Amino acid sequence: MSDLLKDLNKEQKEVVTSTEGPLLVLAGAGSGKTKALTHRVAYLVAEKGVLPESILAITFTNKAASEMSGRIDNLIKSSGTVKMGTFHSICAQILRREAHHLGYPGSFVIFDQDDSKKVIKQVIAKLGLSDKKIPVTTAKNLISGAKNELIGPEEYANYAESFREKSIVEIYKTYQKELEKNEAMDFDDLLMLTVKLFQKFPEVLKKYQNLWKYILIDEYQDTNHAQYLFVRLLSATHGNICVIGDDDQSIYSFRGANFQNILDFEKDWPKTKVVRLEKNYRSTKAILTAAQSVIERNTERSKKTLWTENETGRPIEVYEAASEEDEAGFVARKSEEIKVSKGKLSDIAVFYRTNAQSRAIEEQLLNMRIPYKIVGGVRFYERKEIKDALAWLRVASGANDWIAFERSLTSPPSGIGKLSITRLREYGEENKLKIKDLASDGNLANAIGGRVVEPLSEYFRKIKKIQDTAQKSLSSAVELAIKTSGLIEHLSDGSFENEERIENLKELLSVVKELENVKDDLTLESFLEEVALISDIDNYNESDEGITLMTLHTSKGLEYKYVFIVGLEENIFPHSRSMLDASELEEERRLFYVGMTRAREELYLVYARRRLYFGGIQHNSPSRFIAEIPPNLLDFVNGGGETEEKEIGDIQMSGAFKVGDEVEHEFFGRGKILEINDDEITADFNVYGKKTVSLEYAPVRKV
DNA sequence: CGCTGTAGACTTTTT
DNA sequence: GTCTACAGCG
Repeated sequence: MSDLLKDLNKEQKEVVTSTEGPLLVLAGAGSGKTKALTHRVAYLVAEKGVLPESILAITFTNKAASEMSGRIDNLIKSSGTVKMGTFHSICAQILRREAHHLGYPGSFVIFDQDDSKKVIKQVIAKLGLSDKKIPVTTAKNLISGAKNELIGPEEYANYAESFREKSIVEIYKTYQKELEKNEAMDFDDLLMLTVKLFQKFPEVLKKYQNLWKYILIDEYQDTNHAQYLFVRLLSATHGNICVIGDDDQSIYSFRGANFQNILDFEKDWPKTKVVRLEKNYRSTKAILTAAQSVIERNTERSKKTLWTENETGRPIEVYEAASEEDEAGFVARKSEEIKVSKGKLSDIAVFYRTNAQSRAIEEQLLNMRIPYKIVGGVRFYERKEIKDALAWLRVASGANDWIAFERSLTSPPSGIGKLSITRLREYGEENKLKIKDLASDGNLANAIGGRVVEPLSEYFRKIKKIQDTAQKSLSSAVELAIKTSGLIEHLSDGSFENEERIENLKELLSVVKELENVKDDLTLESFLEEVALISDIDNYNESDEGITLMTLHTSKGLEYKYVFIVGLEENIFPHSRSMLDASELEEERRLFYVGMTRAREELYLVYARRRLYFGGIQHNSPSRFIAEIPPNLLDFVNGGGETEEKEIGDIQMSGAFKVGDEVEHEFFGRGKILEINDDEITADFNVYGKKTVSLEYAPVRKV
């Protein structure tokens, strides 16, 4: 037997050896999925003689990709040329070579959320619409949703009825034109345009079908429609498509992910072989059972039963904190305890629903001098000062990027302000000029006004210098950009925040130097692309000492010996915006399931009786999710000293209500029941009027 | 043009 | 409580 099959269970072996044809792997949490995947790739190369370069593996993060290639390298000699990456990075690479078919230059820039919002804002103004009526974020979300569904502006127009929808159509149209003018693509374009490219140009598609004969997709439950089509097109000829996922861990529907893709896989590929990985190697029986009983409440899922040979382990500790400080104090004290008695701080993780919750925990950990690191939050490459420095580099890269142009001219101030830049852009548009043409345009003084001439030529001199330097050394170019932009002087006012910003700029330089050492073919363009598609988790190093703080979303795919989930209160988790809709609530539950199943040995669930929120005090009941765990697995601990009666398990069944009862709903307030239907009631609320709510999900009680 | 102060919004999660 | 956007002034 091949060495590659040693230490694998029967199902994992099937994953590894079923190399031909469509394969669907339903992999439960902690079921040794990555192991099966890496061994599969190694097996393809070592046993089946498949060339590494004809394998494409798509992962959810860049970090997962580099980890995977590291693990494969340990199994076989060279996996170096297996193509691995996220959907976005793979699509970007394809488009670099092929975008000319679609009328884009291969040197397009990638606009992040912030850049796209700026463009949309300009577009709304240009169309004479008010961003009061159509907020930028709304427009952005609707356009993004359409792109994920591969709906272009023309098609979108077919649905549009209301004024708002019609406005969105116009914004969408103009936005795409603006992106083209800027030679830019947003995140969604990377996917949508690649699929369009494949659909419009069969010969291009064929090229990639012939190149990648074996395709693997991890976290398939979190693919959106565009990604789904991308995969289907690429594997259409050979059908060697292996997807791995777990519908119970689908937590990204807000950005268009559709876990129906995994449930429907067998319909798309009738000859699909299905393998279920249900043996859990990660968690104790207590944790696994608890997680199972929570997720079983969901109706939209495929049935599966995880099991483990691990020991029962300790009960799950539930701590009722008096406040968010007390909550943080509990985390800090327990962490100390764990460190002293049995483990390392790096074995500990704290998960929360929203980034804002990290602050209280951080303060407490700082107080107690417990080292910690945060993954997520304001990402490094989204910081203002970093974006400012990168804007100089983006213009220097030769991109016709007006967003970066404006940014680099205004921060730090150059003497040319917003008004002049708008005029410059309009002037450029009228005369079909690109940014770089402005440098040599003799008519600017007439067209815009004399006072832009001097600062602008100064600006272009600097850009030129950065450009020239980039030919020789990227890091010198970055260093020059930081210096010549005047950012450092501008920030040198001695204030604490600005000192930190200067530190960040220095950090940027060391990141580039490091990258340069690893990749000798790093160009300015490839560096900018890498930066655009990087995520925070990609830079996270688990071996660093200290406990780890992150959102539940970020925790997917990771595991820790000791896990704290904090803020387990109604309105916080489940989040208030997700409580009124049954399927959104199920997603919250999956998120809780993901968090729980990260824990190997000990799980702590924490909620606070009162919490500071928006400067005001909020009282929330304990999260319903706690009540969904069998009580025998829980160990309740009280804290804070203050007594305040609060029961876990506020969920009532319809039998408890009758028509005419006064009820109180968490959001709709007081009302009177008009009608009861199975587990739904219709009530007339004093403020909100007639509403039907599901008792299974709605935070409603009798008064 | 660019800085300052204030009113207003805002917090779900992210490639 | 914190960040941002913008009006109004120098």
